[in-house]
Amino acid sequence: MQSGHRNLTQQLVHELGKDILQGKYKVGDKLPSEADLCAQYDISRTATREAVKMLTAKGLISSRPRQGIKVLDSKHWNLFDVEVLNWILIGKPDLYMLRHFLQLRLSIEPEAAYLAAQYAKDSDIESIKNALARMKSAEDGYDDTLEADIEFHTSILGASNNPFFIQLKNFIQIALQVNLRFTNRFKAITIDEYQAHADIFDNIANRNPQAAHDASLKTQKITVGLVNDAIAEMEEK
Amino acid sequence: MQSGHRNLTQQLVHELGKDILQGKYKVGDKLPSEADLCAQYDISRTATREAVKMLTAKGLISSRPRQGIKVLDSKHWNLFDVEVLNWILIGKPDLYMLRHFLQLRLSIEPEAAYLAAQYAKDSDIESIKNALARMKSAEDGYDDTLEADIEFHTSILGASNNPFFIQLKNFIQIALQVNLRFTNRFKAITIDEYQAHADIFDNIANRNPQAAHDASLKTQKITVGLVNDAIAEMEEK
DNA sequence: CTATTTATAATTGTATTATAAATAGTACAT
DNA sequence: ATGTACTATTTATAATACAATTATAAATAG
Repeated sequence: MQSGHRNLTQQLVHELGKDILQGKYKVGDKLPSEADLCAQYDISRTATREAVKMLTAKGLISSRPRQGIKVLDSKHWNLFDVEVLNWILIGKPDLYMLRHFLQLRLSIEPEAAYLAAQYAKDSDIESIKNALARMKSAEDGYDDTLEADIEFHTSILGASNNPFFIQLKNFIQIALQVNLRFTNRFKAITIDEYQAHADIFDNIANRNPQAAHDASLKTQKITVGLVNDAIAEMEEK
Repeated sequence: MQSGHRNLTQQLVHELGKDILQGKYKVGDKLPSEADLCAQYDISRTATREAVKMLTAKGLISSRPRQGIKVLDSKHWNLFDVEVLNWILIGKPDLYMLRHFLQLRLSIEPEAAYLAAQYAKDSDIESIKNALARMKSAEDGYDDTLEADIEFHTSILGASNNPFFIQLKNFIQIALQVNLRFTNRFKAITIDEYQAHADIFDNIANRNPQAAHDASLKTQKITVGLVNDAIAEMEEK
C-alpha cells in the first residue's frame, strides 16, 4: 500500500478503488469484511469504515450487516468522479475503453464549443488563446504537448459557462491521457493538428457557434474513425 | 432531520448535502465542526465523521485539522452523482438551471441515439419499444406520462452500450423531472410529441444512426429554443 | 413432509473515550 | 520583512463495548 502523503483512510480508499476498477474484485464479489481489512492493512476499524463509506459514496460498493461489503453493478459507479476516472487510467484500458471515451468526447466537445462561442467571457477567450499559444510553443519543443492540449480542450469546457460541462473537464483530461496510451505521441503537434485547434478557437472568438461546433466535430469524427478502424482490424484477426 | 429508513450517517449526509446544494452553506463557508455537528444532530462522532467522509468523497467539502469543514468550490462537486442531482432537484431550480440541463441533454441524447442504432442488442431495442408503448398508453391516460417518458430516454442511453452514457441515465432522469417543474405537464402526451419519439425509435430499430441522431437533435433543439425564449423574455423585464 | 416460526451467529452500525497528528495563528527573534 | 518556536484548535486514528440487522440453521406446527 504505497503511502504518499495521504492519510490512512485515503490510502485504503485508493487501494480498494484501484482493485475494484482493475477487476481484482469483480461485480458482485465480496470484499474482505471490516475486521479482515483492519487485519490486512493493519489499521483501525475507524479508518477502515471511513474508507468503506467513501467508496460507498462513489457508488462502487454496498455495505450491509450480515451481508458484508460487495461490489455494486457498474451502472452504479460514479464514472465521472475524478478518482474513479484515475483508477481507470491507472489500469490497462483497451481499445474498447478508448472508444467509449472518444464517443463521449464526440458528444460533448462540439456542443461545448458551440456554447463557448455563445457564452464565453473575455477571460474565457483569453484562457483558450493562452492554451493555443502553449500548443504552438509545444510544436517548437518549448512546452509539454499533452499538457497544452489538455488545457486547450478543458478551457473550452470552462468557457461554456455551464456547470455540467465544467465538471466534465476531469473526464476530458483523463480521456486525453488514455488516448496517449495508444498513440504514444511524445512527438510534437503537427501543423495540421495545430490548425484544427486554431480553427475552433477562431470560431469561438468570432462568436460563431455553429462553425465552432462543426470545427470541433470534424476533428472528433476523424479520431473516432481511426479507433473504429483499429478495432475492426483487430477483430478480424 | 427527517429519518425515513436510512441510518444515522446517511441521514446526516442527506441533510448536509441538501443544505450545501441549496446554498444554506455557500462555497467557502465553514460548516460546524465535528463536535458541533454531533451536538446539533445528537449523534456520535463516529456517525458524524462517516457522513463528512461521504460528502468529501462526493467533492462537496474538505475537512482538515485546524481548518475545519469547508464547502469546496462548485467545480469540484460531483454533479453527476445521483444523490447530488437529487439535492439539486429538491431545491428550487430556476430557468438558468433548466437551460444547463437541456444544453447537456442536447449534447448527449442525439449521440446516444446514434450509438444505439449502431450497437443496440435485440433486448435493448425491446426496452425502447416497451417504453414507447407505455407512452402511448400514457397518452390514453392508462400510464404515468413522466415515468414512461423517462424510461424512453434512459433506455436509449442504455442501448448505447457505452458505460459513460449509461451512467448518464441518472442525469437524464433528473433533467426531465426539473423540466416538469416549469411545464407542469400533468397533461397527456400530444400526438406530435409521441410521433417525435416514435421517429427516434424507428431509426434506431432500422439501424440508421444518422437519422436517429437527427430525429433526437430536432426535438432537443426545439426544447432548448423554448427555454431560451423564456429566459430572453424574463430578462427584458 | 412442508411451511412457518424461532433461535443463532456473523457482520455492520453507533457510541464513548483516549491519544496522536496537523496546522492556523501568535509572539518573538533575527 | 522574514523566519522560528509555541500554543490552541480541530481533525485523524485507535481501542472497546454494545446495538441493530439479517442470512442461515434449527425447531416447531400443521
